Amino acid sequence: MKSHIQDLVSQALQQLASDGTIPADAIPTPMIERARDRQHGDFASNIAMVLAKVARCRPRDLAEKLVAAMPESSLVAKSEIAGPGFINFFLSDDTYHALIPEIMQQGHAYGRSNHGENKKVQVEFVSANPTGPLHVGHGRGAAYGATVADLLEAIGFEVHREYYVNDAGRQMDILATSVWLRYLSLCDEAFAFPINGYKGDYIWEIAASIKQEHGETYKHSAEAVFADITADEPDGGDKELHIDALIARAKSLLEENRYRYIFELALNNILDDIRDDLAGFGVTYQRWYSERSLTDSGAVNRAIERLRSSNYLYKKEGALWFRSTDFGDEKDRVVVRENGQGTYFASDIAYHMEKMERGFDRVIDVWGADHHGYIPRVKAALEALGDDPSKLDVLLVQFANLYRDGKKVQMSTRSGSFVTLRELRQEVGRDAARFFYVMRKCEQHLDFDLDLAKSESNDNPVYYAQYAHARVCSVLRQAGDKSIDITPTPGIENLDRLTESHEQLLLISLSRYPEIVEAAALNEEPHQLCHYVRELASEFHTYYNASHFLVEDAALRDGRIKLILAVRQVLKNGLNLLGVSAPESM
RNA sequence: GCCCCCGUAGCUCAGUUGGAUAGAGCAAUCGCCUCCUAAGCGAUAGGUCGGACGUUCGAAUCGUCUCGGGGGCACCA
Repeated sequence: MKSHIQDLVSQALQQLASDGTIPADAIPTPMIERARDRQHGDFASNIAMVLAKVARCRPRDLAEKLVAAMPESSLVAKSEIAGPGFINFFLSDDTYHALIPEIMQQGHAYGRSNHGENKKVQVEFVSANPTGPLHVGHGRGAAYGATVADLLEAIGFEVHREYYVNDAGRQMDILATSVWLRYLSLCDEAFAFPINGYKGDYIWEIAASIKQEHGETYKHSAEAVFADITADEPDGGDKELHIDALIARAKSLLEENRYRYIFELALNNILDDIRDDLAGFGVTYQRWYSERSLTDSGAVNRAIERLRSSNYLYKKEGALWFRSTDFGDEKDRVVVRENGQGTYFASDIAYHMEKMERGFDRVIDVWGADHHGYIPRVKAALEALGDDPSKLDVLLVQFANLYRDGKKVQMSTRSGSFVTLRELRQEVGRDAARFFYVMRKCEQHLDFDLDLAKSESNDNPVYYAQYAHARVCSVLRQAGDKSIDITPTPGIENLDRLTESHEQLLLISLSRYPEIVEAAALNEEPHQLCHYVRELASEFHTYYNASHFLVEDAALRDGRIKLILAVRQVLKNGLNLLGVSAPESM
């Protein structure tokens, strides 16, 4: 609809350009927007005010000429000039009536489009370190990234969802060592667990599985493990040096193969858990991309070589630095440490280089807001590599605060309050969690009200919207019970009976759905869809209370049934795009 | 100190990319079930869009400054 109006205005502009009323060299694409006020019709354009200056005439006069030059259209009943020079378009009733059979025919495809022209977009999200179960903070990135990906897919992009697995580096060694130490405890060795080790229950579980399967194969005495190890923090030492020494000891005592075994077991265990957790959240990926594979495949070396050959690297204090300040970063960054190991940043350069090599038209990274300082250096690296940094979009997601009984739930690994995504899902359910997480703009701090998410009342937007869907289903069931024939007639038959204001408003809302999906996708703003779904549900509930659907008058009943079938379809499409189910009864 | 995000009704937030008289939901007050699910609906009240200056036909929206809140500034990931 919108694009049709846009065409009409464009044609009128061409017409005025050819007779010299406006300069032909600067014809913009006219901006068409939904009228806010019903009295202003359905769509409005400000084009006359925009062009008044170059056309050297008053906005309203220009608007007059545009309306006169506008081609006839069966969709438009009339167009008016109003206010300082707006052109308001009033659509014909037929236009809205035709919408109903269109929605029914397209079904789940209504609202989808090919706007993206199958361009390839990669969305990388969550990518939490596989050192433990997903945190409630990761949940927002998961819900947000998944919804943005689904939205982009809905408007015709070819979407590739990816999870970057940080399976290399010190944190993973700490994990493997933590598991091994817990295993030793299970073998009745007594010692103080390092303050910097991973202390969660899941570490015990993994350790126990090793014990169960392999007995004491991996056992070494506590004396051997802790001999000459630098003291931990509680003993007046340094916790970092302490854990590093323990890692080194684990590697030497276990030797390569056995250390590897525990390392891999811990990694795969946790990764399986994360995968399972996300799947239960309706979040799936095309690929889990291993950081280690970047080293193994030589991508990291290749990236460093490319930077070196373009003279963006230099040695200082034993380390290899990337001159990111050449591209606006605050300071230069180390890519290879003094000890010869590549930094996390080096892997990330390789990863993003590789993303570009894979030919994505656009790359979206969803990060926690605390990583924002990281953006300039990654963009700098892409630029230094000769790639186009504007292809990379980094979306920062602010943290979510949980509230229970009106009080903020303190979240630290220590506190007893729940912290995992799995626990959140168990408490409030998948639907509420998915919806609440994307209800706000991503850069907005999110107050997640657990009590509200669980409440079965109209205060809860998820239930409210789902209930509207269930209500339509319920009405149809009632009709069946009463043996009322509700098989809808084809086409636009009887839709002219929908003359009430609530019905008009619903038709308008239904017609807006594709525009909402497109805007939500292009702006990476799922919350727009949340608001829309809530509004549509609200309009339906109002209608429900104001009018009976299963009326005696068969033609009127048919019109209304067709309308609420369409409402049901759009509610379902919208909810599903948000990863929320559309139940048939509640 | 430098950088990023946020200040809109008592609370939580929208605001169609600069448009017409700033909107929802809670909470408050008053109503609506012999009738398709009251898990619902209607009505009333509530505002100097943090502040100042600027940009133009027009600013909650853009720019500069300022005040308040949050976050970030590793040879960690």
